Parts: sequence; C-alpha cells; structure tokens
Amino acid sequence: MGIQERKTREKGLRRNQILEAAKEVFSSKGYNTATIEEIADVAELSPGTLYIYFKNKEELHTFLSIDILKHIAEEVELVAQDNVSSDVKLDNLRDVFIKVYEKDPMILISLFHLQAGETLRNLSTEVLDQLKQTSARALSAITSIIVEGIEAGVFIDDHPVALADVIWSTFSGVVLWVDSKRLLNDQKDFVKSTLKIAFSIAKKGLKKD
Amino acid sequence: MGIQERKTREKGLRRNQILEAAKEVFSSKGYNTATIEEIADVAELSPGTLYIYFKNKEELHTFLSIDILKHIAEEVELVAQDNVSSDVKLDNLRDVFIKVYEKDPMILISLFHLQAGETLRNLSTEVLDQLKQTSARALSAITSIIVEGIEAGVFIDDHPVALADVIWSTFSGVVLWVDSKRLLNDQKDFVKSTLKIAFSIAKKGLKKD
Amino acid sequence: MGIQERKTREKGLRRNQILEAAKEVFSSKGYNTATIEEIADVAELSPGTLYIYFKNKEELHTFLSIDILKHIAEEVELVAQDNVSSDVKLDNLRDVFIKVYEKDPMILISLFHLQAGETLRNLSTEVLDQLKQTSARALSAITSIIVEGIEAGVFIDDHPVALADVIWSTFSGVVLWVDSKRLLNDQKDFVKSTLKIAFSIAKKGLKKD
Amino acid sequence: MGIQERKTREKGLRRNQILEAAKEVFSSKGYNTATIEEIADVAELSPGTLYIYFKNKEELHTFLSIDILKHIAEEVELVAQDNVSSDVKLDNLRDVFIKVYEKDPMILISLFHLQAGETLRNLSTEVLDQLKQTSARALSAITSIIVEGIEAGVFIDDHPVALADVIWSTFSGVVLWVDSKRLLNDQKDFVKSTLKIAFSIAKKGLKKD
DNA sequence: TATGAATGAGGTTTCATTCAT
DNA sequence: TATGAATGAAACCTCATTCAT
Repeated sequence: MGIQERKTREKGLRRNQILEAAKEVFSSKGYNTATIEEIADVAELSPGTLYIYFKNKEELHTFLSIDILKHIAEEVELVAQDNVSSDVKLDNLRDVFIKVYEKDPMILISLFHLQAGETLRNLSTEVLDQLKQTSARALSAITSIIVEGIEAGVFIDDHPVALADVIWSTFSGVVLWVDSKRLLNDQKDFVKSTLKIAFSIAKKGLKKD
Repeated sequence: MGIQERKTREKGLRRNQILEAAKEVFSSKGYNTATIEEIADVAELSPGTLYIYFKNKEELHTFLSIDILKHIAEEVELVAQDNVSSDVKLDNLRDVFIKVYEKDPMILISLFHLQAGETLRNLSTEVLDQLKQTSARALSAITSIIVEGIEAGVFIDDHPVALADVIWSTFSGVVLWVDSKRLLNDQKDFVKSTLKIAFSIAKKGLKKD
Repeated sequence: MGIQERKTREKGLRRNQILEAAKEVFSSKGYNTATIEEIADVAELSPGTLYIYFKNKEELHTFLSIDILKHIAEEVELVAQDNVSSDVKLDNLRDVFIKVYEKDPMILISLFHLQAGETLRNLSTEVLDQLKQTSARALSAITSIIVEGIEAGVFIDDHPVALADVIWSTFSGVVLWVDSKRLLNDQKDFVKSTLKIAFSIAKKGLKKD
Repeated sequence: MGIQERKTREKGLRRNQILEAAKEVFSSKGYNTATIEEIADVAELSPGTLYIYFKNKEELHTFLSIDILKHIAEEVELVAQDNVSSDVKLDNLRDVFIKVYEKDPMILISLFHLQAGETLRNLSTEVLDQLKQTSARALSAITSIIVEGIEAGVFIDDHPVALADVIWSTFSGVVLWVDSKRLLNDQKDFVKSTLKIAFSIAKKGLKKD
C-alpha cells in the first residue's frame, strides 16, 4: 500500500469516525439537541476537526440521511427491475426495508425524523433538492411495481401513486412509531415483526378480490 | 356573571389565545425553531405573559399535543364502545382520524412530530407519563376493536396489539409523510384521500379470507 | 412627561449608552480586535442586550460611521449653499472639519478607518450603498465650491472633481496620520493645528496666480 | 556556487514566494480577513511551512510594511541629500512616491492600512519600535527639505515638522482615499493623477508669496 | 525542511427566562 | 395581571498555531 493510498484510507476512516459519532448522537438526541461538541467528544476529536470534513452541522446531518435514502432508492429500483411477479416484488420490497432497518436502525430512524420533522423546514435549497430527487426516485420505483401489478390484474385498480405513498407511509410510520414506543416504554425493538405484519396486511389489501 | 367568573373566563380566553398562537407557530416552524417571542407576537401578548400561563416552552408545546391526544383517545373509546359490528367500527375509526385531521391539521401534525421527533427525548418524566398513559388508552381502544373482530371471526387471527400498532402507524405515517411531501413540493393537501386509501387497504388486509 | 415619552427617552439613552461604548472600544481597538463582550462591559450591559438595539456587530460599527458622515455631508452642503465668496467657503469648509473633529475625534477617526481599512471589504451591499451615497453627497458639495471658485476666476482651472478628492484626502490623511503618530509616540493631539496648516497650504495652492 | 550558497538562495526564494503571496492576500483582503491558509495556498506551500520562515502572522504582515517603509525612507533621504534646489527636491519627492506606488501599489496601500488601521494597535513593542524609527527617518528627511527651502527663502516660514506631516498626510491620504473610491465604485486607478495634482497644489501652497 | 491534519481558545449570536415597573 | 427590556448561558464556527510524520 502506497503512502497516498494509506492517507486516503485514513482520511476515509476519519470521516467515518465522525459519521459514526454523529449517527449515534443525532439518533439519541435529535438534530437540535445534539451538539457539535458532543459529537466531537464521541468521535474523540476536537470540534474544529469536524469542520475540516463537513461544512457545518446541517451538512453533517443531512449527509447521513441522504446517504441511506440513496441506498434505499437503489435497492428499491433493483427490486422493481427484477424479473419476477409483482407479488414477489412486494415481498422483496418488504425485505429491502427490513434489511435496511436491521443494518442500521439508528440512521434509518434519523432519515425519517428528518423527513417528518422540523429540520426539513430549515434545509438549504441545494440539500433539499437532493432529498427531493432521491426520494422521488424511490417512490417512482415503488409506483412502477404497483402499476405492473395493476396491469397484470393482480392489484386493485386504484391511483398507483397514492398506493406508493401508502407503502412508504406504512414503512416510515411503523419505524417511527415503534421506535417512539420503545423510547417511551423502554421496550425491546419490535420493528421487524410489526413491519412484517403491516406489509402482509397491505399486500392482502392491495390484492384484487 | 360574577366578577370571579368573568375573571375565570377571561383567564380561559387568554390561555386559548396563547394556545392558538403556539399551535400556529409550532406547526409551521417546529418546536426548536419556534421562539417564544414569535408566539407572543402572534398572540399579541408579551413574552413575559406566556410564563404566567405556562411554566415554560416545553409545557406549552406538550399541552397542545396531550390535549389532542386525549381527544383522540376519547373519540376512539366511544367508537369502540359503540354497538355496531367491528367492520363498521373500523370505518368509524377512520372517520375519527379524518375528522380530527380536518378540524385541526396543524395541531395533529404537531402531535406526530412530537411523537416521532426529538422533543420526545427531552420531556420531563411527569409530562412523558401523561403522554404514555393517554397514548396507551387510545391504543388499547383500537386493540379492543381488533380483538372483537377476531372473536367475531371477521378479522385475521394475528397479534391484535401489533395490529393496533399497524393502524396507528398507518395513520401517523400517512399524515407525516403527506405533510412532508406538501412541504417539499408545495403540493396541495391530499392527506384525506391518502388516508382513505390507506384505511381501505388496511381494512381489506385485516379481513379473514 | 408621560410614561410613553419617558420610555422613548430611556430607549434612546440605552442606544446612546451602547453607541458611546462602541465608539470608545472601536476607536481604541479597531473593528476586528474589539469584541462585543468588551463593548457590553464598557456599556455596563450584557452582550445579549446589544443585539436588541443593533442587528449585529457590523451594523453597530457602521452606524457610528454613517452617522458622522451624514453630519459632515449636511454641514458641507450648508457651507456650499452659503452666500459668500468661494474663498470664504474654503475657510468655512476647514472649520466644519475642525469642528467635527473637535466634537468627536474618536468617531471621526473611526469613520476614516472604515473608509481606509479592511472593514470596507466586508460590508453588506446595502450598507455599502449608504456609505457611497453619503460620501458622494459630501464630495459633490466640495466639488461645487471648487467649480464656483473656478468660474469666479479665483481658483486654478484644473479638474474640479480631482481637486475635491485632494481636499478630502488631505482632511482624512491628516486625521489618520496625526492620530497614528499620537498612538505611536504617545504625543498629544495636534490634529487641529496640522489641519489648519494643511488647509492654508491647500488654499494658497488652489488660488490662481 | 556551493551547496551552502544554493541553500541560502533557495531559502531566500522560498521567503520571497511567501512574501509575494502575503502581499497579494493582505492587500486584497486586509489583515484580519486574510488567512494563513489562503496565503499558503497562493504561495503553493502548506500553512506549516510559513511558520518556518516567519514567527507568526503579525510578523509576516509587518515585515512587508517595514520593508517598503525602509525603501521609502532611503529614497527620500537620497532626494534630501541631492545637490539641487529645494524646489526640485519637492518634485523629486513626489516622484519617489509615485514610483513607489507604481512599482507596488498593493504593498504601499498595505503599509498605509497598517499605519492608519487597527493592526497598529496590536503590534509587539519590538516591531512597533522599528516602525517608529523608520517612519521617523523618512519624516526627518522630508523635514530637512522643507527647512532648507525655508532657509533659502523659497518656502513659507511655518513649523517645518508640521509641513512634513502635511506632505506625508497628503501622500497617504490620497493613496488610501483613491484606493477606497476604486473599491467602492469599481473605478479605475487614478492615484497617480490625483497625486500629481495634490503635490502641485501643495508645492504652490508652500511657496513664499 | 516541508507537510497538513488536528487543535482549542475565543468570537459572534440566539433565545428561554426573569423581574422591576 | 401584564409588560418587555435585560440577562447570560450555551450554541456554532473560525483560524492561528503546533507537531508527528
């Protein structure tokens, strides 16, 4: 490994170190209550260092969210392009959501908090645009699955864009609600099981007849 | 009307004046971004006056949410106690949600932001307890509807508490998601129509067969 | 005196209290080295209070400068409109400068520091525009005095705008230089005497023949 | 050329590289707004390297100013020692100033900003002393020209030290003022022409009769 | 000698809350 | 009860300077 290469990897490591710390603090405290100083503490770095890698607090936060949203969009697009029945695609869609949740629950919750919360109201246009576009990509892939199912005569013939919204709402609603229940009641994590039930109900509800 | 009574009514009016203003500002700005000064401005009062009626910013915010949550809980309990089929109860449940949304969309959104957001992480135990209890009341009423439907053999025989969570998740998920789409894309409000679709799918999904 | 009136006067006093403190600190430390906290200390107020009366540090600083520049512009315009010979006008012009300097040496120095220094490079367009306009007013009044003198055949027939620049330069140059000498050598203030000499030389230099 | 010598020259080159960059950045941004990082960027070096050649930011900045001030002092002393009439000396003095300005307008402006600005208030005693001494050398040379003129009966018999101040003030005042006009109005550079006018007026004003 | 990532002190600014009137 | 000016703690962010490589 050359010096350049090692330096690049080290730089990547430092970025990750910050991102991990930010993920932890944002997830447990929320955007506004989290402080740069605390993130720096967790990352075992000084506050100033964070500003070498990220322009400001907002950019650091949004980076986390857009990153996972991009990942979701890509996975959902893959599912939509698969050569299987729309019925199976719906199952695969559910599994994408579950997998994403299991891989990184906190950052996913963070994304939905961003999407549902007040931070949204205070983003720069540039960042907001990225969020919109990536979000639109994911939604349009879901819509295409629904449309295919309708055309194949297996799904009810309703407004497919609205149905995609329902899918997405169900997903994010379950994650946020079950997470908040966990916080409120110190219960264990039952997002996965609730998601399974929610999707099986939604799937049955989408079916014709 | 005696002097005491008039004073009480005036006091109530002043409180409402503040609550209305707080509702408006919290809903449009979010908890952290909203300032006491702006709420006072909207209420046409001085900042100091707000502290005569509410202990602090948090109490003012949570009061709004708990208030509507109590209302929802009561309405849902009424629906559950009604002497109709569980099938019809599910429709009535949907209408409760729609009515609440239509009566005061902003405060409902505010409740869900509270439930999904970072404020939750910074509440006093006392306030948190109230939130938990009221929330539990609503959920348990929904659960009872599901249980009844299962016992009557019309609903699928799954974990009824989880099904209640799914109902609640769907409701809150749709409201938050559609609201955020409205904000992001400056679209008009289509919460009601999406809610109707979401509930018809959920209902069909819940049915046995 | 009514309550309203007293309050207004008190508010004005508080503003002045801040302006006086700012003048003192900016003049002795310069813009960048001066801190809001020190100004607040001198004003015997808390830092936050300064932000009730002025939007930010820049506005506070520029307010001082624009204010005196406006005063200069007005006085110079009066001198220019007077019904006396251009020869006498030149003397009156000198006296305006001397009077302004004697009334408030620090704030005048502050203006020239603003005009000559780096702060200029970091002003908002809005504030810069005000500065330009007021500055232009003063210069154009000086120019009109020169033009009149040229037309009357008493002043040399050179580019009058440049001559106005020379007058202004002489004025600000003397003030800044003598002030800096005072700082460097802990000498007493000899701006007035130097100004008198500078103007008598300039006046003689401007005369025809 | 021996190794030692080459090293010395390389060291000198590196120093110049830094000084050139510093000159450019300080002149366009001002002392406080200029950052070490930007100077390092322009010099195509790393920030750390600058600290090998200069103790700190202040020393770097003041080195530039003292350097040109020394140059001015030397040139003015030469003019004063010349074997020509005081009348011609005054012309030569003007030409020194013009030549210095034309050779390096930015660094001259930088010197006057130092002299007129807030940096002056924050220099170390050591550096301040150097500035004082060099400045005194230049002023005393100018004074000697005036004295000679007075003794020869061609200049008015006023306080010669003050007259030297007036000369210097005129010079620095014109440079700063015209530079600031250029900045404010995006006009072209008319320092030279204004300087010529200013000196011709001053010269005429200094003449007896 | 040269690097440049990291530091951390210190600055500006915000805003929930208080309290004299 | 109502006011609203004042507070001051705490947040974000910058950047001169250092030091391990």
